[in-house]
Amino acid sequence: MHRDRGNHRVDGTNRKATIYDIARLSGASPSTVSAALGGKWKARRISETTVNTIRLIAEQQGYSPNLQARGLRQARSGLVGMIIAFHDNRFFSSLSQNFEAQARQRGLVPVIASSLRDPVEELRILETLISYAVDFVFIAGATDPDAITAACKAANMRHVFVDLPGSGAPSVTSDNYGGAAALTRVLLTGLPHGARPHFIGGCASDQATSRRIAAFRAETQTAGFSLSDDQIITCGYAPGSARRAVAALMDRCDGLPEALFINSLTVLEGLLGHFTTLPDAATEHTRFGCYDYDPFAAFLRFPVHMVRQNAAELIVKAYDLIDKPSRQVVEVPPDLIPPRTIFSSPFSEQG
Amino acid sequence: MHRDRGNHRVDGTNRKATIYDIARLSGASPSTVSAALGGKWKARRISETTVNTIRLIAEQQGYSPNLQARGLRQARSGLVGMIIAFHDNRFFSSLSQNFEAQARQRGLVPVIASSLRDPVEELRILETLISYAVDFVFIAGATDPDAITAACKAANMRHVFVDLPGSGAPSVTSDNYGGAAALTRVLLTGLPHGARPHFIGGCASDQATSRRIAAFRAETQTAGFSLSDDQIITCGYAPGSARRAVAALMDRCDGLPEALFINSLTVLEGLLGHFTTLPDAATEHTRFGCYDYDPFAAFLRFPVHMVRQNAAELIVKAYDLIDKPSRQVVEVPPDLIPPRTIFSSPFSEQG
DNA sequence: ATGAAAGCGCTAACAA
DNA sequence: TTGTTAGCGCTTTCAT
Repeated sequence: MHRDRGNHRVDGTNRKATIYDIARLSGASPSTVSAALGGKWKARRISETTVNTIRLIAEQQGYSPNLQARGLRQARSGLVGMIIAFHDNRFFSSLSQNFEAQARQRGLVPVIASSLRDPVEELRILETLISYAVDFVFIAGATDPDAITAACKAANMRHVFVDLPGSGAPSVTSDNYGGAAALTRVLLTGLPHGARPHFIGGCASDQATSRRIAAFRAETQTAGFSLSDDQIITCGYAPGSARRAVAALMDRCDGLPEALFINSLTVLEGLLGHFTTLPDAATEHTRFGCYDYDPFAAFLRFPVHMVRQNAAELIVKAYDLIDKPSRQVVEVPPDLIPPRTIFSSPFSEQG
Repeated sequence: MHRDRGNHRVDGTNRKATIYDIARLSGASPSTVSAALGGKWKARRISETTVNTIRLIAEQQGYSPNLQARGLRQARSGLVGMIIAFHDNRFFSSLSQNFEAQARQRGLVPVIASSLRDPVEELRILETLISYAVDFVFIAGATDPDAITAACKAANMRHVFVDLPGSGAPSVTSDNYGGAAALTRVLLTGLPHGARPHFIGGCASDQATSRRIAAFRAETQTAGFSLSDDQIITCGYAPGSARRAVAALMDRCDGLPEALFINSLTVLEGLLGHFTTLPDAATEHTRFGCYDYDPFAAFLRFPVHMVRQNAAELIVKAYDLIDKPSRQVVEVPPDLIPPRTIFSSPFSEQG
């Protein structure tokens, strides 16, 4: 039969208390205990005294519910998943921070995993999250959105894409075109005629990068600058490869171009790695713009214009899309942040 | 009786397949399926053909195990928890990244939550993790180590403290004294006689801060500088309060001190927020040191010496302590990083 | 106002 | 080499 495993945990030592322990100790039945502790005792018309007794005993025994058991029974876990590319990155970690805050607010427990932009890992993580019966998943910086949607569909899993959109599910992205256009414009102002602005970083195949490149192209040509393909360097996002790419560029052009559109913080980090090997003057005649914001990057020894994606808003919209799904892509406008501007985050009173 | 819920999922539509579905489809028993799919079929001497059939069918049905059920049965979840202060912080996110990598390597699933340095939230998170039956927990930047240890003991939960140690459980910290001493020394070299080096940030009550202050004091006095209490400003870690603190300091002293020991990146971020309101020259005659490293902070418009905590090593040691527990505190020496140095992270070929 | 009992999907002990 | 069965801790009818 079901109960009685010898350990009655009257003392606080051995194994974790269960509702059966509380039931025995309180003289009530397991189902009563469950209802009392689960907050639905009014629906079951359990007397307030009973509830109080049960609560007291539970407290004394240090009872806490086994959420795996509850999840199994209810076919949902109370977990919510988010896949990001990296933890160690201001943009993504800012998404995490907001994702977690919102989840907490809804009484859900966030599980955040990083894919390192590896499509295989990305899918493996997704499978794991599905196996834990998370209630839904956000995927930020998806490398293979279609595969993700396929897997989610098969498991009947709600999901929304953040940052990099997918065609098979609702997505929320920053307004990459608008943001990049604004950044490009500010980079080009006052540039001498004949200057050759460059774009560096990202993958031409991803939606965000291609939108940004489109904006960069359009603005550059509108402003009357020439633009050939070698001014667009999609070297990926890794600091290491960005570093090599900029070294090659400087070699080829005998220095930095007059304006440089940097497609992410990781790319900027790579550039800095190369700049450490150069004299300070090397960066003097270049205007820098970076798509993504970091407070320290705002105060570098050369000025950098930045685009700050609104992480909080991205996440809010993503939750909205989970609540009432639709196939649409929601765009959130980012902010242009001038050099030497420290944007104080919503969490800046904590630290 | 147990099985048969009408949905036989021969088509891919309805609900997720279980081992019972696979069993029925393959003509084997649930336990055989479990063993076959769970990789322990050699121990059960299941024929390779059976295994292959089962695998094939599982594949076709898009089967994936319900990890909550497995966890419930095995009284362990395969989840491992980590509590950090913030996601949105280079030091902590670097810990996360390494924590996750190691977990993955061991076939475990990391659940990383941020406490925002709120002791209440910290405990609530811990309870949640315990409720999910995580295999163990790391706590980084604990605000109330004793309460944590108490809760873990009650639930019989293995845990280790990272960064900020606790007395009731194994801990791994950076060598705060050594790191701070080295940083202080480099800050003091060449400083004019009569200079008044300051220390800013952190809480006097936390172990890390107090060790660092001790080192700062010792080195400062050894080097022959005077040191009064108002040179130590423990204003917490929040950017906002650091900003206010440095504004007050500059007001009081009519400018920045000749040397400034900054106790964390968040504090540095706060200072930058104030510096944006000042002329560039304001920082010219001050030597800056920061305990914690950020690649962008390495390239600010004024030079900053940094101490880079070895996140990878901290995590490795923490796992070691989980594997073979002991009551000791393991110290990991940090590195002193000169200004204009971009340390390439283990993840720098990804991005 | 409460109890009994079934069962979520899985694994492990015991049979065969 | 494989099948049967009990039960992990919880929620949820259904029956008092």
